[in-house]
Amino acid sequence: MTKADGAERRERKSDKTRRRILDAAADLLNRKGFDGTRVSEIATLAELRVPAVYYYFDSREAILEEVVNIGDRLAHENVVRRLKELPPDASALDRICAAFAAHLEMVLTESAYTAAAMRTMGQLPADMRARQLDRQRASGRMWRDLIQTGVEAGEIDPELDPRAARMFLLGAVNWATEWWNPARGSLEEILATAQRLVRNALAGPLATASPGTAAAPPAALTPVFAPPPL
Amino acid sequence: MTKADGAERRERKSDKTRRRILDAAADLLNRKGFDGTRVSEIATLAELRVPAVYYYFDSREAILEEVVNIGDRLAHENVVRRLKELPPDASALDRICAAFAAHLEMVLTESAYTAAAMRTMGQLPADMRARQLDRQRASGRMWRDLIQTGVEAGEIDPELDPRAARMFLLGAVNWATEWWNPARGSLEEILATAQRLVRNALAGPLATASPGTAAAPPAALTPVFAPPPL
DNA sequence: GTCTATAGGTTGATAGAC
DNA sequence: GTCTATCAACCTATAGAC
Repeated sequence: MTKADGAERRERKSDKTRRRILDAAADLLNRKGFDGTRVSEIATLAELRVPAVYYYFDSREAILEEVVNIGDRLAHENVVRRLKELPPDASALDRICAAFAAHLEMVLTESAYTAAAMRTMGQLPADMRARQLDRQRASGRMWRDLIQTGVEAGEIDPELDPRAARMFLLGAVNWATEWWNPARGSLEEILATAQRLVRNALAGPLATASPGTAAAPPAALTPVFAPPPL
Repeated sequence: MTKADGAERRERKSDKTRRRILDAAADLLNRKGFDGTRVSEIATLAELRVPAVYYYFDSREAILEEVVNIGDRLAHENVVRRLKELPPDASALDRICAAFAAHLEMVLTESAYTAAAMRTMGQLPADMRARQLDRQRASGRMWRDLIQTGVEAGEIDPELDPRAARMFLLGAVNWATEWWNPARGSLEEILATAQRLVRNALAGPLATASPGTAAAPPAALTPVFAPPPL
């Protein structure tokens, strides 16, 4: 335990404040959109005055970009982790369903950051949007490969355009924040419906009608995982 | 031809200006979101100064609410019109696919108003949102009935929750404005993919594998229809 | 690290001339 | 109908005390 170690572990107080600011910004991004998110409101939610916010961040845009950046990263890491948890004999469609379910869970209940990143995409200023697209490259490749593997395994309706199908389904889950109400149905229920829908949509007429095999939801939906460090 | 008739037909000059304002607002709503849409920018796009805008509308919110209102109405009327054009022997799934395709076409190329209405839903102030939900009641009933008819006809995977399936698929098409690029694929192509995806998703294992029947895209996609009067 | 006070710009909206 | 001129309110951001 060197002195450096101790210092690294104990710069917690200011990190907590910084995190409160980001939490507030993520919440507001979801409710008000990019242009509607005001620094003064962030400060109020974080129980601070405006100048304290500027002690931690250079500008309003710097706060919002960090929220979006974290949200994208959390979404990607979570999908990767869930895919690793699958049994090695999982089919390509099993893996695709698990990935969409992981993403949906993130958007709906796990991370306001991810929900904010998805909902504000179209509103970001040009330079921020360019940097986001740059960072999302690995994520985009992952989704493309997931589908491509399914196509090559013959598990996916060959009449579908893979890119359009992928984007439509990602849109379906990203949009869910607009209408999902936990009071109307549990998270488990909506994840099950989403997986069934994704499996049907991609398999198409290739789906076997025998119940309990291809149509059964895959991969146990274990409750929640520890929130990864920001 | 009474004097009233003449007057009604010729109050065009101011109607055209009013329409330019609404067009500008719809465009900005899509690009900047609800809170990001500024009256000064609406005025510039409409080639006016700000006070001229206030000659036509009582407030900024009145402009934006009218855009959303028109967008919702156009989407609903267009789906209804397309459903009427279907042959009487169209299956429930045929009707559902045609409805989603009509909605998607509206969002992507026909109406910036509809795209704006869909994208800003979650950002509207509480009172505006309440009035919108009130106006959307007929539209919501239409979509619910379309799916319900398919369930009762045995054409839809009984393991799907009808409401969640409907909302996921509407989300998929509403989100398409975020990623669709006409340079990467024609409107006809994306409409075909969307219909294939919707049909697969809802039919599930019930889909027959015989090509050209249940899996074939339904209802000719006639190019474009005359823009309805605002 | 957090505050009070404030600078400088933009916004929604109106008054009143033409 | 459309404009110039203007207002109060609010915004992002900073200076400087503690």
